[in-house]
Parts: sequence; structure tokens; C-alpha cells
Amino acid sequence: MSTSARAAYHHGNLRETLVALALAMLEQVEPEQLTLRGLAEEAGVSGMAPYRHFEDKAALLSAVAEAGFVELRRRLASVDDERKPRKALIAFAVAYIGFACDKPNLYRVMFGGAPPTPDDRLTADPRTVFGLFSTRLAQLVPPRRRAEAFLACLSLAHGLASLIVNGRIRAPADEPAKLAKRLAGVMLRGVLTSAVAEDGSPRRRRRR
Amino acid sequence: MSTSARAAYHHGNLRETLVALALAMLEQVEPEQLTLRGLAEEAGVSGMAPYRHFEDKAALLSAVAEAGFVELRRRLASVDDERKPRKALIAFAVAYIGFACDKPNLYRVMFGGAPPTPDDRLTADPRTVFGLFSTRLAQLVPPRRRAEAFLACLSLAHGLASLIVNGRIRAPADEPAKLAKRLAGVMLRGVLTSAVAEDGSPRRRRRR
DNA sequence: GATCAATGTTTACGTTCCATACATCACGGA
DNA sequence: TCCGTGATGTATGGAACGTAAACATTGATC
Repeated sequence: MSTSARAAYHHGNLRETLVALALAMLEQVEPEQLTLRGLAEEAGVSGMAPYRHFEDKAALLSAVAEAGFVELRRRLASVDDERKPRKALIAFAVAYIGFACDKPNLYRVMFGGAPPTPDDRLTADPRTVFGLFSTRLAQLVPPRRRAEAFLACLSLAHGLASLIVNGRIRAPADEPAKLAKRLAGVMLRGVLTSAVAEDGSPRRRRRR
Repeated sequence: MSTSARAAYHHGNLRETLVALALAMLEQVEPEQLTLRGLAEEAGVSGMAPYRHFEDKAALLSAVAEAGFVELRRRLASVDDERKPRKALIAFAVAYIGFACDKPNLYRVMFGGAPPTPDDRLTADPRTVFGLFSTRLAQLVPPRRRAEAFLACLSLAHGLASLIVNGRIRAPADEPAKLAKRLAGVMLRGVLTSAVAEDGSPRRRRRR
């Protein structure tokens, strides 16, 4: 109905359209009730058409997840302008939880199911979402502690997001940002104290 | 084929059998490919029989999840014998991650999907899994900080478990327990430092 | 022994994923 | 100019699944 499509038998670029439609639909429906047929119909195309572009449903969801990671990374990058790494990390946490709360269904697609490729796990590769994160952490934490600090922050962020998104804890009503900020603060104190104590027992407490 | 069943038209207690079968199957298959029909067949019963005991598939999964929480609580309770709360909390973390690693599919059933009842969220109620947790935390953390400490620990534990269970991080090869212990240590340092510093900035670091 | 509620069966329908065979278009070389 | 070739979308249909409705079977109770 638009510029290039005369009596378009061929859709143009169905692949991108399907991913975009899926992203749009996830604003309102849960991942489970996202169907290939539904997407195809929405795109004004036959029910089997998507299979020209995606091996199966999982492949489409995988592409959707990838788009989600791009968006998430964009959000994190946009708050990476703080000079102090500690503030940047807290801003990351707020943005991360904000993303999950804004797009809970997309977040579930991103972290549910099997990973896109078996060995494509989360890493500290700076090009990835978590690389941003990791780079900032490296400015605060000595090398020996980086791996554990990375995992701890990652787990906290994902855990909180996941609990909220899956309705396991009451969404903090008005302010998930406030909650993210407080928990990130607690975590960072742990990470930094760990860096200071440098090893083993955290700091001789009391007695016994 | 056993004692009470002659030519059993009636199964006996199909409900429990179905839950037990689901638990057993989850040792090997993923939650998505768990079907009511499959369970019914496995129980030697017609495909519609489960509907006498469960409203729908979600209801059965909900019962399975409940059984999972009972088991998880049992595991946590069994390591609650440390005198020192700090050690108990670390033991909880290890047991928690151990459970998730032992039964990844069950863990996903427990925390995936929608919560059993809309307002049956995770709480610090001592009868629940997380109540054990919460009770120990209360021995270390002043009242004003308890809610945030609880959420922080919960998020960390669930986040780590979830990342491992969903294949997002390389299962720490041989020793998830070691990882759990280290991350729990980091978290507790944060929580305790928070309790000590009592507010705001953690502890003047270095400079700048 | 007859009645009844609980439990399991049968049949059937709609939805979904997907395999296969076919139609239509875009484009480049003879 | 015309045709072949590959990319893309369509049509048809099967299999698995969830679930609704009507029916059969059983054991307990009066």
C-alpha cells in the first residue's frame, strides 16, 4: 500500500517487519501467546511466509531477543556519561531495571528459553550490554576480584529484574528506580569493601 | 499392578501421581515439552483424566512448583544449624544454588510463568522458603535496613540461579557451590557494611 | 440393593507448528 | 528481447496439544 509495493506479491523485507511486529506485540501480549501465524497475518502475509526467514519459532524469538539486547545496550550507553564509575554503575542499574519494567515481556524473551547459540553466553566483551558494565567495574575493582564482582552485579540486576517482571515481588509501586538505586548501592559496598579487604575473611567481625 | 489395584478403573490418587510424574519428568525434559497428555499416558490413564484434578495445565504446573518450594525449603532448613547467622546465610546461598543446579527445569517452573495466585508473592513469612533467609538476616541487620537487605539477597540468589539454569553463564564447571559462596560473601559484606555505615556514602575511598 | 458423587473415558473441535509442493516475482545472460 | 534461475510468498495438510461436553464406571451411603 505504500511506495514501492505495487501489487506486492513479495512483501519487501518481511524479516525486519516480523521482528518489529513481534516487538510491538510484546508490549501487550505475553511471549507464550505470540504466534507465528498471528505475526504473519498482522504482516498481511501467509501463515507459512515467516519460515522463509526463520528456521522456526525459536529462531524468530531469538532475533527478537537480539533486538532487545541492542535496545538495552543503547539505554545503558545513554547513561554512561557520569565521570565517576560508581555513579555510572548505579545509573546502569536504574536503567537496567527501568528497561525490564518498561518491557517485561521482551525481557522475558531475552532471558527465558535457551540461549541464542549454545556457546554465546554473557560475557564482559565490551561490545555487549554487559561489557559496558564490566568496563566501569574494572575502574573500581582490582583484576583479581573483577570476575566475581561482574557476576555479582549481573546476578543482582538480573535477579531483581526477573523477580519484578515475573510478578514475584510487588513492583515497588511508583519507583523501581529507587529500589534499583538502593540495591545497587548495597552491592557496590560489598564489591568495594571486598576490594579493600583484598582477600578471605572480610574484616574480623566480633568474635568467636 | 500393586497391592490395592485390582482391575483399577479408578487410579487411586491420580493427582499426586501426576505431580510426582511431572517432577520425575522434569529431571530430563524441559518444562515446555511437558504435556498433560504425556503425563496422562505415563500414568496409564486417559488424556482427559488430569482435568478431574486440575483446572488446566497451569494449575498442574502450579502444583508442581509448590512441591518444588517444599523441597527447596527442606534443603535450606537442613543447613540452618549453624550458630552464626553469617555462616548460615552463606550455607543458604550454597544450598539454594545447589538446588537450582540439581533441578534446573523444576526451578524454571517455580519461577517462570505467572505466580500461583496473583497476590501470593514472595514474602518474609517464616513459613516460606524465604522466611528462613529473612529470619537469619534479621539477626544481622537493623530493622531499617532489613527490607532492602532481604531484597538484595533474594535478587542475588535468584539472579545467579536463573542465569545458570538458563545457560546464560557457563556453569562454573565443577563447583557452583564455590561460586555461590563467593558471591554471597560479597553481598553480605555490602549488607553488613551498609548496616555499619548506616547511611549514604559507603566509606570514603581513595580520592578524587 | 438403589442412588449418587467422584472419577476416568470417549469423542470432537480449534489452534499451533511445521513439512511439502507449488506459484510468483526480480534479474541477468543468451 | 526472452528465458531460466533463485529468492520469496502461497496452498494444503498432518501431527500434537489443550480443552469442552457427554458418557461410563466405581465405591460409598442410605
